[in-house]
This record gives sequence, C-alpha cells and structure tokens, in this order.
Amino acid sequence: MTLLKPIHYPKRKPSRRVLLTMYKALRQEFGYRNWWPGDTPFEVMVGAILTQNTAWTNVEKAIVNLKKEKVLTPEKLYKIPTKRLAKLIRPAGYFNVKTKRLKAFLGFFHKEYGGRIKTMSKEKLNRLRRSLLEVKGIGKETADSILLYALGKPIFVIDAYTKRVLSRHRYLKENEDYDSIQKVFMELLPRSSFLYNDYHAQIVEVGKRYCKKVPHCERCPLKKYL
DNA sequence: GACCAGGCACATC
DNA sequence: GATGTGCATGGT
Repeated sequence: MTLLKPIHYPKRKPSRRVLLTMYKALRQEFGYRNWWPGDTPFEVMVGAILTQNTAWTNVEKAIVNLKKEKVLTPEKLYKIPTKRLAKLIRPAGYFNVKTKRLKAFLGFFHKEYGGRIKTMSKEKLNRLRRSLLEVKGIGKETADSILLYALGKPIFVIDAYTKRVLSRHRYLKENEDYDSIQKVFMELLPRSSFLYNDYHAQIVEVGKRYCKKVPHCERCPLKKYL
C-alpha cells in the first residue's frame, strides 16, 4: 500500500500543460471513453438525478425498472403517479427525495421546453444552467452533467472523483469549492464539449480503479504527478 | 455489520 | 460563510 501525501501539503497550481499531459496519459491508458452510460439524452438526464451520492450499479437497477415498465420517456414520467415512480426507482436509494427531484425536473422540462430535448438544446448555455439550478433538487453537478452529457454543451463536470483525484495530486485544496475547481479546468483547457466529456470520464475511470480511499498508486497512469 | 457510493436542500450558528 | 444533518439502497 502506498502512503498518502500529507493533506496539509501546499497546493500547486496546475498549468495548462500539466492538465493536458495528464489527460493524454489517461487516454493512453484507457482509450477514449466518450462516456455516460445511457441510451438517450433523456435517460442521461434521469440518470444524472438518480446517481446523486449513489453508486451507479444501483441507478442501473432503477433504470432497468423504468425501461421494463416502458415509462422512461418525458411524457410518461411526467404523468406517472408519484407512488409508482418511487417504487420503480427504489433501488437507487433516497427514493422519496429523488422522486420529488425527478418530478420537479420533469415539470420544468415539460413547462419550459415541452419535454423536447431539441428545444431545450437551443437555449444558451449560461441561461440554461441558471434555470436548471432553480429546479429544486438540481445542484451544480447535476446541472452540469445534464448540460454536458445529455445536451453536449461545453461545461466541465466536477464530482467526487474529480475532487479526490485532483486533491490527492495536490492540484486542489482538500475542500475547494465547485466553482473554483471548474474554473481551473475551463480556463486552462480549450472550450470543447468533446474534451470536457472525455476528460471527466477519464478521471472517473482512474478514480474508480486507482484512487479509492486506499489508493493503488503503483500502476496508476497519474503516478508521476504525485 | 460497518463502510462506501458520480448530491442536495435545509437548519443552525 | 462554514458546518451539520437527513435522505436509503445494494455491494464489498
């Protein structure tokens, strides 16, 4: 087992070059991820809410239920009784909270965009993000996941993996806030939804494989950045 | 049986 | 603005 660097280690600012070479190292190891498990943009949106603080394997079970019942469409989910929805998404955990959040999002999606991805997509990124954040139950990460992974908008998603991987390599403070982390990526990297998508996916992959609570740094492609 | 996993809103100080 | 708490399932 590898010992962790002390957490009081001073933060070092990543340069554009470091961010890009890290990305290349990851991509070389894992290949292009071009990622988010989901067949349709709508499924990605639902998944983004269901996966809040939850392992994806549990979310999958909920999605399977929704598909099996043939209700994974904007109209069907908008109309489905709350109790039935709660029952179907039960495996994803926090099912009462998430039922409310899904319903809140579906109401918004229906009211503002007629439940149409295309219409929603036409909205300007900043405006869309602001309105998503007004929906109860949609915070920054969920909003950005929807924007990037469902709608292909160029915005970098910050999640637990991003924070863990980057802070373990001293590129972040222990509890750095969402906006400043996002700024690091977005100010240093070219504005590309493809890059933001794949980079974040690479971080998730390296986080899952090597950067757990007990990290396995020996074979980690980011080893030299420790 | 404890601990963990791709957050968020809300209460309180 | 920082800190604490409730929300719940399924895998390890």
